[in-house]
Amino acid sequence: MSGAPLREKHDGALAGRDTLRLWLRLLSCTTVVEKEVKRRLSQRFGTTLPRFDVLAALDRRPEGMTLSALSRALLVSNGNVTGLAKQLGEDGLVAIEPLPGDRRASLVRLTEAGAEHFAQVSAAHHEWIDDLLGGLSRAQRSLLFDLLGALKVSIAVELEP
Amino acid sequence: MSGAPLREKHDGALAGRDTLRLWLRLLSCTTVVEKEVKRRLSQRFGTTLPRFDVLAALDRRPEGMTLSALSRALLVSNGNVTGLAKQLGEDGLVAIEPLPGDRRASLVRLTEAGAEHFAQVSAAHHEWIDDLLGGLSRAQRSLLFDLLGALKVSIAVELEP
DNA sequence: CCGCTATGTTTCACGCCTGAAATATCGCTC
DNA sequence: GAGCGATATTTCAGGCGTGAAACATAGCGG
Repeated sequence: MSGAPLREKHDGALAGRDTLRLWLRLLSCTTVVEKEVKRRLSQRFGTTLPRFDVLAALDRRPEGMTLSALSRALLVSNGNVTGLAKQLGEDGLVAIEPLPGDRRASLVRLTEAGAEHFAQVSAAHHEWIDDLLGGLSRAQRSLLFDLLGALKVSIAVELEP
Repeated sequence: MSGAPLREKHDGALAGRDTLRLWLRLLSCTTVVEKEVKRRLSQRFGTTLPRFDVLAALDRRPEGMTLSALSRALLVSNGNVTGLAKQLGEDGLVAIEPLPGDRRASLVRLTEAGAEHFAQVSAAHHEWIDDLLGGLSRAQRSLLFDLLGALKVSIAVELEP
């Protein structure tokens, strides 16, 4: 037993090279879909994925969100959200008002125009995703969904401490 | 049988909402890992993922690649590669020389310093990925790998025409 | 009430990335 | 060998995204 370069944290055997290949494949699938979605958003709606993401987050909260809550929900920086919200505000898609009871924060809400715009883009987006991922059978999708769920949890565990 | 809003391209039944959830989960897993990798690359090596990607592509081709070939391999724009290569050249990690026989193109190669640097970063990167994805069992990883392979093919089919 | 820490927001410099325009060269055809 | 479509590269404006610095306000404990 001299010098086995062992790294056996989770797996019984060495994780080895296959983990890297798995990661590259995961990244590749995501990247291809994301690029296509970006391209279509730009082409057919003259908008971008970040803007759509903001609208999608707001659509789930008709009562509005603070900028901080928004940045936490989207996993992006505060400064980033500031710019996006300002832009969407200028386009009349969101309204930014002071938050009653806390003079530091602002409340961002979808306007009616924003909600309508989002409904249209969202419907198209949904179709695109159905087309892009619909090539797998329902069973395959379900299995993939569960495996990704397990992966998500295991990553979170790895990152938590 | 009046108005079923049917969309039955691949699946026997409607793809429905689960496709979107699958996509969001896929995106989430990828994003979390990618962010963590970026963070560690910056923190521990003062470098970035795009720079690393270029070096990784070049490492597989000791004979060098043209900028165009590089941009095709990395799926990024030509202009993007121009900047990255220039930067890496200034840092002494790659060498850029004229391509014999074609005065339009340049050949980019790893320097010795670049190869050494890449070896170190690459080893760390490999470990990170093993840690982050190693929480799944070997069987789970294998299954996930295969499902993503199927997905990749099915997306390509959807996009090809 | 006073400080002090935590939180919300903005600004800024910097890096990535794209798509389009501008050049330069190739290589093929007539 | 002149023309011309294809390919290689660069430049540039513009959008995204970050982390750090600078403020303003909250809210708590003494």
